[in-house]
Amino acid sequence: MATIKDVSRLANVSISTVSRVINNTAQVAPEKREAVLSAMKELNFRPNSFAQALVSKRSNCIGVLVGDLCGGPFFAQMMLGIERIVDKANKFTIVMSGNHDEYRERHAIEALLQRQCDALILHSKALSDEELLELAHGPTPVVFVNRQVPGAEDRCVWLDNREGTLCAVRHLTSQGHKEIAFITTDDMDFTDANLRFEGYKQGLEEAGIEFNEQRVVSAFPDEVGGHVAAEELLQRKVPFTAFVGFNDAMAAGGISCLMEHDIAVPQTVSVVGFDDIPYIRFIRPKLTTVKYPIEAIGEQAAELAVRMLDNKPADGIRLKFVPEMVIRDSVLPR
Amino acid sequence: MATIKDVSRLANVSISTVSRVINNTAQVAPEKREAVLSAMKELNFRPNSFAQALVSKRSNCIGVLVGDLCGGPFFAQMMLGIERIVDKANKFTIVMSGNHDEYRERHAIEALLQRQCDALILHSKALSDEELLELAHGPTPVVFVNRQVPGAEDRCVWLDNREGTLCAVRHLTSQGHKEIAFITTDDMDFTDANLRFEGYKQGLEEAGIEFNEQRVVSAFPDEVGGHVAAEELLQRKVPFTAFVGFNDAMAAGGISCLMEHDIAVPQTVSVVGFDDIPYIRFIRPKLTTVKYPIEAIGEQAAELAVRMLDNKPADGIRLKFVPEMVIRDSVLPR
DNA sequence: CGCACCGAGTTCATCGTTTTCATCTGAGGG
DNA sequence: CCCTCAGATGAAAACGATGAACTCGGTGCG
Repeated sequence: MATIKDVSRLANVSISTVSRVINNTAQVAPEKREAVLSAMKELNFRPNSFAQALVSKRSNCIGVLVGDLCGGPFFAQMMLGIERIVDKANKFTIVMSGNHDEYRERHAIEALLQRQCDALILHSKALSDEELLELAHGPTPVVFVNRQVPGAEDRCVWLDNREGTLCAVRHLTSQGHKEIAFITTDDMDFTDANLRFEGYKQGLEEAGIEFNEQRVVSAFPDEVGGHVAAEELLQRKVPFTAFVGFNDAMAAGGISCLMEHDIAVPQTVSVVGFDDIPYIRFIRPKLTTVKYPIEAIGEQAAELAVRMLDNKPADGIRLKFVPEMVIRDSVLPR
Repeated sequence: MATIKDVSRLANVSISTVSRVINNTAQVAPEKREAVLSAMKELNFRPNSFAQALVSKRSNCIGVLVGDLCGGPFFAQMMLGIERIVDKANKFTIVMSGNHDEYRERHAIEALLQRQCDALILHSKALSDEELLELAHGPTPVVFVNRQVPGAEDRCVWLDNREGTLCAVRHLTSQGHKEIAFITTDDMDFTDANLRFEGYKQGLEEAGIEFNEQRVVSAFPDEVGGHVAAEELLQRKVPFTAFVGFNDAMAAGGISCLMEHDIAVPQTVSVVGFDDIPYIRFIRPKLTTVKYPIEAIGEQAAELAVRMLDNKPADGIRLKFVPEMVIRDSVLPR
């Protein structure tokens, strides 16, 4: 691969002159600029980004930590939002998955840092607030997604999860439902899980419905888990006319289970999901759910990260998002 | 961030010695090694990967070009396979999306190359065989996924797409279906599309069924497109007892459309998808489909890439994959 | 006339590593 | 007792770029 030296030799100028035309950092006589340009083209020259990064202390990379890229479309959608912004800022994204595991999340962040990312966007689930706060105090700008880290509130872009399940329950109670179950994740260390659970309880309370822990079942937060949880719920023989899913995947799995038991959805049991992932529009019945504007959240997080590393003010960046109901066909009035 | 110099000073040795203990590249007296190790820990030292890459001409990165990370779980699954292998080789992955666009694919590859990736794994759809072949002749090892580039067959990891739709049609004909439609993508430049179409026609031919182009409809290859295409198929009033979807998403969209028209699936119309993406187990009816072992393909591609950049022989690497039917509930005998 | 200034170049130090080569030490053989 | 040799260590030259400092004519102004 050709270097800047080769170009300078071919164009009969010094390497600094070449550097100048590359970076447009100072004026260069038109004929020399032409010479450099054509030499660059002839040698198919592209600046070595490592050399650039080494001396300029800028890698032009933004590191992103996600849970997983495959557990569903959730993180993929977030990446879409992030990449749109990062791309616009002429930078690159490096993604690493933490797989919801403390050790691996830490490792991934280390790797991102070692690669001298200019900024980090972290969707950490397993690391403690303290550890994250310490990171935030480090030299590299950090943005947290989907989590409020105490002491770094101005760097957190998040959705009000409590409000989400609260909406879901309100929607159901407004339709006359009183026996509302909750199919949730078995990983209750996860802040989201707690908040969604609280929203659920608050919704019941608002409607004057007594909370019954028999109506709460938990399992792995995917389709299979939803299926398993619904099975358990049925076995408990506690009546319910509706359930709220921790996420759409669990809701879909739960519906799948009910149907196998010949329980009609939504005629017998109404269902509300959470997230509004793309495919749930295509399951039967079309799922009523709470929209998690993850793409927009990714965009704002990326925007914030870009601003931070440019030391620009973070004006107009939305930190808190509020969920919205998406009404489809899986809820019927009681 | 601490540098190797800081470490050497603290440990009272030369930087070469530090480098030696980092890389285990030569023997170092035990007490010095200890001193270095503890100094490294104390300073929280991590080698600057740019400096390393600059001098050693190795970035330890493998660049991946995908279509999109969000159009469905397809590429995410591929990444899962790739990352597993790359991680095992103690390297990193850099992903870029080409968004199925010629210009953007080229740009993404350029970016990957400029970042001095040690090897490239490309899922290119828009670039020409010639262009890819030229890349393959360049200094950076390249592996192509899901495409056979003439002249670089030993670097292509791919699925026999023709065989896939062939299987699908065979499955339907074996169940007595004769009027079989095909809901396909509108982007017929795409090699996969052509091969799947050929498989469909071949399947009909084998069963002695005359091909009727009225039974082929095309649209954007996602759920919405499937819906649109099915709508058109119905409008054409050409009878069909089954259809094969270009992919699962289109099949799901198509089913969704049929149901809205009160056409029962699979009682009235049987459906076979393609890909076996995770969620289609949860749509009603559970979709019978052709499995696209994309995760395994990703693994093999990554393995090949790693071998190539180590100049190791590519023994035992599977290049061609054969699709398999996954029988679920969306096909009924005629 | 002399001086400051200006634009357009060049030279050179620098970034944080790896790696080659030279140096030094001490042990063992003749 | 000296020479050789191996093993441990350090000094210094890359790697490819950037950017500060400097050079060199040529202007404009007091």
